[in-house]
Amino acid sequence: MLKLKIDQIAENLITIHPLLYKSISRPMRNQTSITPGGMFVLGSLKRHGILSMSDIGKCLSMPKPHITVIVDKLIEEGYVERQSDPKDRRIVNIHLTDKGLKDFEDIKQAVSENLKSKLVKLGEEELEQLSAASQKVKEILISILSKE
Amino acid sequence: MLKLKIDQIAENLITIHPLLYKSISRPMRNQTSITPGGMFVLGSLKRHGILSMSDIGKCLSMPKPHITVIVDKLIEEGYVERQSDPKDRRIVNIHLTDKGLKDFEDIKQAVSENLKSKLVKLGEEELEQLSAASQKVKEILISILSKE
DNA sequence: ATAAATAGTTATACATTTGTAACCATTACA
DNA sequence: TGTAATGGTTACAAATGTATAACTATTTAT
Repeated sequence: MLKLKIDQIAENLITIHPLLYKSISRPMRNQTSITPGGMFVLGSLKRHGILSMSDIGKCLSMPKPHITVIVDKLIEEGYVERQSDPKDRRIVNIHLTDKGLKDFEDIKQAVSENLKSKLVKLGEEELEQLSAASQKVKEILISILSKE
Repeated sequence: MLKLKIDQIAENLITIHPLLYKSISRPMRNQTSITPGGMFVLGSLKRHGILSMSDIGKCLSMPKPHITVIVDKLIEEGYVERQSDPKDRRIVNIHLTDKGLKDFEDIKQAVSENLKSKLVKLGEEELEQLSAASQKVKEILISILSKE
């Protein structure tokens, strides 16, 4: 029964969500100055390269006014830049700066320190399984959720 | 190299995090009256049965004063109950009520409607893979992150 | 018996997120 | 040309989450 399979997937993802909140969002507040919202926006830009303000909102299902606030802060810190679209001057395109790209990687390292300290306790077999499984979850979720 | 594998896992989880935020936390605000924090607490109680206030805080790495606020609201709605521990009267144990257990399941259904509408577009093969992969990620993350 | 430690609450200040409406500039269209 | 639609910002109110300190009650340990 496919419906049962779908229910099980939803159940699994709902269970995983707070575990990621705990191991990723929480350390973010202690070890970096970036907010979860800002981190999500940087991640969207890393994946898609250039996004309009509306596109970012769709990527994250966030209201546009909130995107403006987040992007303003990211610009202050030099992580991203605004660039008006020559073909449609209403559109504001956002892209990562070199600094933004580099710092994003650094922040990911810092944020995942705590998580990694727990992963090292796993056996080689489990690490292999978790690596493959997380890769698969990531790929499929991106394929169905990525943009709109 | 195990280190590379660990880095890859962290990278995957950091990528998955905003996708779950988008597909789970966001619909929660539109389709239910419960907050993400309240939902996380209910999930912890569902898994562990009974937890002290401090235990809940450890499960989610949340500060105790915030737990108090969340639990107060869950009690107002009749989802959980306080119960002082007879062996150590400082400790306040929290447990789900019947209503809490039932409503938790209902809320999960409501929250995952949107997600499921996207999952049905996947082929049987992919559903099978995602089911197995999400199950594996869930199990291993619970094993290393669950309590403290 | 007293002091230190623990569990939880209360209070407070602040940051982040959410939601809505109004507004401007630009584009699409009739 | 005039009107509607779109992309984005601004302004504002409210909810939620975060961080810290002070406080009470209880337990532990000396």
